[in-house]
Amino acid sequence: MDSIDQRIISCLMANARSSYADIGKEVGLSAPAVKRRVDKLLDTGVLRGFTAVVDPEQLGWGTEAFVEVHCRGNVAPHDIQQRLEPMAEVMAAYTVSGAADAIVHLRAANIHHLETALERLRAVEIIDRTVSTVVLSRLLDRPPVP
Amino acid sequence: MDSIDQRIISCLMANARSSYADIGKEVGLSAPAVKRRVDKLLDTGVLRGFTAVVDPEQLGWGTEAFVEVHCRGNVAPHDIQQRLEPMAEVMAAYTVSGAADAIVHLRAANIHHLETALERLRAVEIIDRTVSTVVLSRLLDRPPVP
DNA sequence: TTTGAAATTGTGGCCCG
DNA sequence: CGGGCCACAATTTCAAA
Repeated sequence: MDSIDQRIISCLMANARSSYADIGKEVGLSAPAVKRRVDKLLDTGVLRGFTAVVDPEQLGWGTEAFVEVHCRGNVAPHDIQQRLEPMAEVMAAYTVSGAADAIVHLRAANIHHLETALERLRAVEIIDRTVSTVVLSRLLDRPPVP
Repeated sequence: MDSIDQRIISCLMANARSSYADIGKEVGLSAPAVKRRVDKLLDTGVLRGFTAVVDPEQLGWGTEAFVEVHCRGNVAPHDIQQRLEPMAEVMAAYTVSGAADAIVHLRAANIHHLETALERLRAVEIIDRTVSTVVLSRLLDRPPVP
């Protein structure tokens, strides 16, 4: 994991479908050498995979919200995870410091869809109450790591 | 933009480096047909591009926080965006409903780095005060759209 | 959309520093 | 061990049908 690996990762984050030869030109290595490094990065888990970046609006998933989740009593993180896993609207979830037990990032097709998702979220037994904040506009959205 | 396009997008989100032939096998099309559809999806902006999914921990960006930003007086979203843009630690930012003007998703190398990033954030003129919530663990992190 | 041919790319083997 | 070079298989990417 040296600076060449970092530059390879940068290239792949900019365009995950670029050829090994092109990446090699950028970082000063041959195509096979780049492939071997990428394989190793995938193997060690530094690179988890490659994905397409889509425009949620155009796919009809334009409504987002952040939801503070407050649980009843003490709940293990893994417990919360298992309850959230089956909900397609849950994009991400985190345990956090502060009053809330978790923050859930929801995405839905519209406000109505968001409402039903929130209802289902609140119906989860271990969840006591929720405080939701609807996203009005997306100011910035960067790829995971520079 | 039909159901085949959606399935192509799903395939690419699962693995952005899979070959057009493989995608074609999944959705029942030939490789060139898939390529033409992907090109069109890129052209119309439904697909924005392809990127690598990295493990932030292993790259040394393991500390995250959500920050509620409260501004002085009335501020245009575009104004906030321009102030946040130069900060590398800002992963995403949204204008939201509720008391806060915006929610900023920060990512830093460690707590100390996060602190300095927060200081810089609070130093922005238009920002009155911030309420930050540090992420303890990541329960779930799904690719953008199912 | 499919086909087929030419150019490009992926991938494993092999040797070298 | 990691990189370059080579060769063959696979894939991309055109053309035309």
